[in-house]
Amino acid sequence: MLDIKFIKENKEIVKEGAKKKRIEIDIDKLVILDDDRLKMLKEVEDLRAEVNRVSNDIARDQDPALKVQLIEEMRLVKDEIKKKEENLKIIMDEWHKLMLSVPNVPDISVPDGETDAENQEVKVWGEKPVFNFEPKDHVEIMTALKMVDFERGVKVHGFRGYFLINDGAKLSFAVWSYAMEFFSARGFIPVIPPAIDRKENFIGTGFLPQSEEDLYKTQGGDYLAGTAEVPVMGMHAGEVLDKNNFPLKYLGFSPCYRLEAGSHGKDVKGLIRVQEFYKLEQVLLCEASHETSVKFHEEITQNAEEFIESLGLPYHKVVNCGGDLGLGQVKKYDLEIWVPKEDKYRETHSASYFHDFQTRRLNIRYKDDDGRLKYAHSLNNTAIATPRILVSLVENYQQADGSVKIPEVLRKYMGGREFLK
RNA sequence: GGAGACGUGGCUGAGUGGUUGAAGGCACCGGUUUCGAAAACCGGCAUCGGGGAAACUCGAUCGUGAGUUCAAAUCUCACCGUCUCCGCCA
Repeated sequence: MLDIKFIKENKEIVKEGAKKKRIEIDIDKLVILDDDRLKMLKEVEDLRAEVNRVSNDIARDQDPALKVQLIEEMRLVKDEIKKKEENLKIIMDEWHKLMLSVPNVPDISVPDGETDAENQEVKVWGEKPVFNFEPKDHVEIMTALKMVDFERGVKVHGFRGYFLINDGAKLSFAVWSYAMEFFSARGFIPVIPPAIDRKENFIGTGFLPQSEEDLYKTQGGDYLAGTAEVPVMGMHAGEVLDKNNFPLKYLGFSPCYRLEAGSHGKDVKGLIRVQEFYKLEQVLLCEASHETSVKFHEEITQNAEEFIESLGLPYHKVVNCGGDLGLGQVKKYDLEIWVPKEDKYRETHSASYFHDFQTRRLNIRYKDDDGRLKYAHSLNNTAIATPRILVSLVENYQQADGSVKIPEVLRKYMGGREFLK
C-alpha cells in the first residue's frame, strides 16, 4: 500500500509506475474518491464534535428541563450522523479496495517490458557442463537412482505429486543443513514459522486480494503460505521495532504450497513446478531509506549468488522488467540456474525489495532518531528451494555411468560420499 | 470437548455510564543539585487522521467488529487471543 498523500502529490509518477508494471488502475478516480472521503469525514467529525460538546453540557447542567431538551436535540443530530456515516462507509469501502490495488512504483533502473522474456541478463557465472555422452534429464537420473517416485507421488497426491526417497530425501536434508549453516554465518536468524496463516498476512505481504486463485485455503478461512515470507513478515505485524536491532535478518524455513492454477500445461513433468515444496527464505527488515533498501537488496542477492557459486552451479542473473514485477515490488532480480537437458536457465531465486509497501499494510514500524514512528522497509530473497534445486544439481553433476557427483560443500552432510549411485 | 477468568499506553497497573486519552509505578527524555556520577527534586512523554505557517484545534482509538445510549474502557452480542480447572491425547 502506498501513502494516499504520496499518491495525490505524485499522481503522474504513480500512473507511470503502474503502466510500467502493466497494471490497470484508475488513479484519477482514487483521487476524486479521496476528496469525497475527506469532505464526508469532515462533515461527520463536525457533527460528532457537536454531540461531544453538548453531551458534556448535559453531564454538567443541573436543570432537568434543559437536560431533556438537549438530549432531544442530540437525538436528531445522531440520526443525521448515522446517515452520513453510511455514505462514508460506502466511500471508504471503495477507497480501501482501490488503495489495495495501487502498485508500488518500480525503480528507475527497472527495464521496460511486458513479460519475463524481456528481463535483462546482468551477470553470467560458471561453465556450462559439456558432456561426452548423451545427458539425461533429472527425471531419468533420479528415477534410475531411486531418489524420486513420481508414479506413487501422483497416486497419493494427484497431479504434480512426488516422493523424494532415500538419496533424494538425503540430498534435500543436505541442502537444508548447508544453507542453514551458510546463512547463519551471515547473521540470519533461523525461523520455522507456521505455514497455515491468517488472511491478513497475505493481504499484508501483497499476495491478496490479487492472487487468491493460487492459494490453498482451509475450512477456517486461513490460507497455506506459498513462501515463508508471509508468516515471517506477519511475525512483526502491529509492532514497533527497536531500530537498534536493524537490520533484522531472518532465514525462514517452511513448506510452501502453490496451486499453480494458471500453469497446468507448463512443466508437467518432474520437480520444476510442484504444488508442495520446501524453501529457506531470506527476509529482511531495515530502516526506511531507499539507499539502505538498495544496499540490502544487493546484499541478499549476493548471498544467494555466492551460495549457488559454492555449489558450483552455472547460473545467470536477470533484472526483471516492469511487467514481470509483483504489485508491491520496487525492483527484482531473478537468479536462474542452468538446466542442461532443457538447454536453458530456470528460476531458482527471486530477490526483491518493497520499500514500505508491505510494512504499511502490516503496520510494522520503528521509532526513528527524530522520535517519529516510521514504517520499516522490507526485502526478501530465496535462500534455497527444494526440490527445484535438485533438478540442476543432478543434471549438471551427472556422470557417464549414470551416477551423480556430489558438490564438495554438500559432502559432509552426505556422510562424506562423493557420488550418488 | 466441559466450566470459569481475563485482554487498558514501550512495560506494569488502577479505573463498571458523564470534561478519563485514561491514576500510580517502571522505563525514557530535558532540567535543578553535584568536581563528576548515583540518589533526590522539578518538568516532559500514546498513536492515527483532518484543519493550521505555527501556537493550537477537531475527530478516532482501552484485543477486533457490530449494537444500546444525549454520553461507553465501563452495558449487550459476535469474533480473535491468553490463562486456570476438569476431561481426552501424547
